Amino acid sequence: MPALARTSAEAVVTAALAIVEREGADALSMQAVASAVGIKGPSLYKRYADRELLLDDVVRAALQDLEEKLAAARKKPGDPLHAMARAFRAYALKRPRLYPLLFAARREGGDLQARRAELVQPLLGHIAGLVGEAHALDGARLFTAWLHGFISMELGGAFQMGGSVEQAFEFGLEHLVAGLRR
Amino acid sequence: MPALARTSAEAVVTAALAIVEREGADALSMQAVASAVGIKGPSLYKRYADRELLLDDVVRAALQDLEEKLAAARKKPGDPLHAMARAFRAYALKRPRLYPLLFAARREGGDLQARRAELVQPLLGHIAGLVGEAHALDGARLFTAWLHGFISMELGGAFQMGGSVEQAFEFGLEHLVAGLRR
DNA sequence: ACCTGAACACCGTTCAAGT
DNA sequence: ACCTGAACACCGTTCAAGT
Repeated sequence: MPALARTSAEAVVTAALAIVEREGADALSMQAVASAVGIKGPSLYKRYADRELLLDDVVRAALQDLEEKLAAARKKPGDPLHAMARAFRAYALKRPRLYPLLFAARREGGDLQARRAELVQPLLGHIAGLVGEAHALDGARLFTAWLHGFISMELGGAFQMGGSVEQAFEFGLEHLVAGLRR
Repeated sequence: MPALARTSAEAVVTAALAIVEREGADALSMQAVASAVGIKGPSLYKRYADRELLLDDVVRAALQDLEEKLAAARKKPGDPLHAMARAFRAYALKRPRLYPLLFAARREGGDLQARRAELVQPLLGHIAGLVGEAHALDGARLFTAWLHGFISMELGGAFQMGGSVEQAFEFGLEHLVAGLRR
């Protein structure tokens, strides 16, 4: 006797993503997600063995979304590295509760780590073009560390000493791109 | 009728810090901290209005510790900026569960934000000496964003594409110091 | 196959009561 | 002044029972 699925895998992830974006990861209880899609908490365990796996799916969906934003930015006229960095930051600033999860250390084992790497792949190509193949990986790590660090600190409220944060971002971006090109 | 304090403020923070270092912030329950100092969970509410305030004290203690490490590194022979960056990373790598809390966004209001700023202050002085007063703040934000970002990504397991992470750190450090000096 | 209610262990937090 | 036991609301998770 097959039973009606009262909700879909997609609806669950969408609801979970919305909760994290609006209220942060702490608010992501199994109850909250379940009731957002019209079922009860325990029913979610038919789809996810535990809460962490549901959170993994939220991160996966967010990475997918971000990847598309980066791909679009890359195609615009102008330097793609600048465009991608700005798109990356814009994505994070619009989702301040979600972004910190994307690169946080959590339980591992799965494809998440690989997906994160794929996200950075296009950046790496452009950086190799600037700094040369020999230092492409070092250069990419310099660039992505700065980008992720800047955004993390900005979201964490670490830039409190005055001055324009916008200008500091552009300063760093110019400095790094110019410095890697030689 | 004054009563014996069965534990001290210092013992509580020390126990809490140890739990976070060993098992991570998730394991920091009021019960766990209380029983580590020989009292019961509810008694902790005489000292902290809630768990977040206890966690604030853990972060405060860690920042103090890190600040001392940075001050020591600064006095060593050789370039102080290199020494401080390496000491910063070494501190984080020894306490992978603790470090992510130090600059994470949490409930605000208190002196924590100011303490974080103080931590970066000595870096700022040296960077002003390299890049000039006009761009000291931008330069400091470039440098600290890279440093924090690199460590966060390293702890998060983001550097999975092979190559030496050690070498990538030194590459970034050389690149930034050399780039800021001109 | 999917969903539910009931149950368990564990939290953070409050509070009246003890010393 | 500090500590405790009991209680409350809330969680993640399991499981037998329903359709």
